[in-house]
Amino acid sequence: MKAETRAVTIADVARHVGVAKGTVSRVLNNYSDISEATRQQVLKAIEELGYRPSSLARNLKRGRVDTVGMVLPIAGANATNPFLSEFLNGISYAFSKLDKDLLVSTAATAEDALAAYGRMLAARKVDGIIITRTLYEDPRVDYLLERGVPFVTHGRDSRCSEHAWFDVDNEGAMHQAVAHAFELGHRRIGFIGGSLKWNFARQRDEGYRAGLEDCGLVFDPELTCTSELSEQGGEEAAKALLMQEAPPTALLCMTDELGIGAINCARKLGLEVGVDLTVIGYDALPVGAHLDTPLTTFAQHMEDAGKNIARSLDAILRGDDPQNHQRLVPAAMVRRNSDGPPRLSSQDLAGKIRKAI
Amino acid sequence: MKAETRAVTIADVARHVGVAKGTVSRVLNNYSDISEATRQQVLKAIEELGYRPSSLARNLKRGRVDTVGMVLPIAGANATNPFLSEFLNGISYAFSKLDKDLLVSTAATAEDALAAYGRMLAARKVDGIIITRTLYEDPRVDYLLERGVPFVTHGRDSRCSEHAWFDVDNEGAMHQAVAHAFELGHRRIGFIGGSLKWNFARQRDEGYRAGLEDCGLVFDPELTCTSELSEQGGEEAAKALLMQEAPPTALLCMTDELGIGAINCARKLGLEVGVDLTVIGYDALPVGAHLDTPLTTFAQHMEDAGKNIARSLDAILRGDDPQNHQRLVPAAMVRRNSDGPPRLSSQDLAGKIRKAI
DNA sequence: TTGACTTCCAAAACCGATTTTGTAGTCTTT
DNA sequence: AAAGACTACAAAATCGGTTTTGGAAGTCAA
Repeated sequence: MKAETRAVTIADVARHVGVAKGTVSRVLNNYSDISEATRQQVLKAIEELGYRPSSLARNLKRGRVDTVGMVLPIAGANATNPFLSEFLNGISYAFSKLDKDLLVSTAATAEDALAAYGRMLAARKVDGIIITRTLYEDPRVDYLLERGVPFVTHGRDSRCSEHAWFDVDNEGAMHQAVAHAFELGHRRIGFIGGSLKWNFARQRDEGYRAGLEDCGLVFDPELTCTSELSEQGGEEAAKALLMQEAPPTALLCMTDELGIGAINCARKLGLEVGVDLTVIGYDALPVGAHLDTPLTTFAQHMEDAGKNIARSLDAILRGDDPQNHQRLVPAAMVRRNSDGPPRLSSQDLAGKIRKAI
Repeated sequence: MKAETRAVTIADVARHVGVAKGTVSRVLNNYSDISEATRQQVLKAIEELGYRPSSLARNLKRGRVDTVGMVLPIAGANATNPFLSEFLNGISYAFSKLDKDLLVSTAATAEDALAAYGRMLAARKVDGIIITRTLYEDPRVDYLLERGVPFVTHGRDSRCSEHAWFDVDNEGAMHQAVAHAFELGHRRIGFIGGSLKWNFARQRDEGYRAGLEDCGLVFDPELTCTSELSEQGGEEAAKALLMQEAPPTALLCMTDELGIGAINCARKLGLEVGVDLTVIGYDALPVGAHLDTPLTTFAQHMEDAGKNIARSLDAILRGDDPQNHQRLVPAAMVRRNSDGPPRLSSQDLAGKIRKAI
């Protein structure tokens, strides 16, 4: 319980060596107009005294803080984000090499998020911002764009041509999902989507349509359904789709939550998932591996995302053009057991379902 | 794309009103020796100019930064922490009212964590630290205690009498679990534990023993098993315990992961979980609710934990004695379907298992 | 009326770094 | 040998606040 040892400052080092503060500073910052002899002396003194520059004083003068802010949206329902720690780890890893730090806060609403940005920025606690879970028309993007604050988004939005972003190829993934189902032999491939306010929803939706077209199938509204992004929603949507005359034999779901709901529904209808009905999700939630039929899905490498975003933001803060930092990476299909060749035709499937209820 | 408007400083405000910088500062900090007239004028100018003090300059002078650091351990295996966002939300919520911020970083090893603390503290980027997932003998605690850095731990450790902590009553919870199983009619109550390097492991272990004693049962080493904290480990441990002559009819597991493993094992042995065998976990992982037999478990309110810890640390930074901030809260039992009265006696259970294999 | 207090604020010092400015020496150069 | 150019550093200004110091004007008691 000591701690009453005032931290050593640059003045202490200067006095110890017998030079001016400025000289010590110049050594610290690798200026060229310092003789090797002086440099060594200063370095030695720094070592001996255990001096570490105060980022506070340094930042005040430099006008930046080497800190980046991130405000996590606390979505009401899905408050728990299983990938958050991976994402943070990626950012933290990259920042540790760049001598930057991450300030995090949370916000329940978009307004709260903007207020949080305002506070961080006004108090000059951060130099830039990382935005996660980007919406299609995201007020946060407008806010930061307007103020000229450097930022990178995780996920594209409607104005993404104007700023830096990192995103996973949702469209490509869903396209691939359709192709996969088609190759397995499915011809009636359904889709359970969600509100298009999220950009990933749009992209996955488009991927579905593009995939159909690519396989020579026609888009059939009867095979698609929009739902709340919840298990409950997925279950209801699946039920609506399956109880039709000519139900889909494969169900692509925009999220794992929907997929889990769909599996629950299938089970209640007496269907064997992966055999009678193919279900494919998206997100690779850990839960999905523990279902009685483990859910085939798509995963993105969140740690990588974090690293990339952190590095991009750093580059932008150093003056790079944000438009050089727009990067799309593919999602990886995680094949588990909920997909397979259709055992039954659509008609037979309908029959089996009719019998079950 | 403007942003070339230099931020307004206290000097601008002072000039605008025609007073000294110090006067503006005194208004800002509610000093009493300012006339009401001047105060109003200054306030008006601040409003008009949209002045917000730079925390940088303020902190430099004040010697503190109103920021707290947290280094998240990235445990190799269980890298994903489903409760992290809740915990962060609690901290963030409390801090937003206290005008404090949270700096987060991650570390793969204890040494990395100490290095991260060193960096944060040397650069004076934080005033205090929050430690999560405390070990029984935690080097981080020693490190901070030695340097006199204010901190609060989430979880107790061997020296917890000397510092501030917040913890859930692991012992009480496991005690309750035993009592619960006893009331259901179980007399052979097993326990799958883990390495005692974590303090929660010790506490839950002790709770188990205390619970037995309380119910008038004797501790029987044959009914307990120590294992890796993984599903795999849980499965193996459960198998070892169940394949005995007189197996337990209830299995208390130190974590949900172990519990899930135990359920997997039970299923493979042809047992109906919740009827033939009671399994109780701990942690309330979301996964647990999705098992074919949803897992009865214990939950703690992580958001509350975050709030409490944040507030305690704030109080300590204001000079409060850390010893006034040691708080134990009960865990809540989340009853799902994996527990119930024993259908079979231990002998009959053994018989059923023998037949299954 | 005067000394002692208050009240309210200006001015300056200060926090700990970086950056600018200025200047002894030394080295070229013509 | 005087002028110009470098080298290597000291000294001072600066960043934007807070805090200390000190003093003018007003109030009050003796």
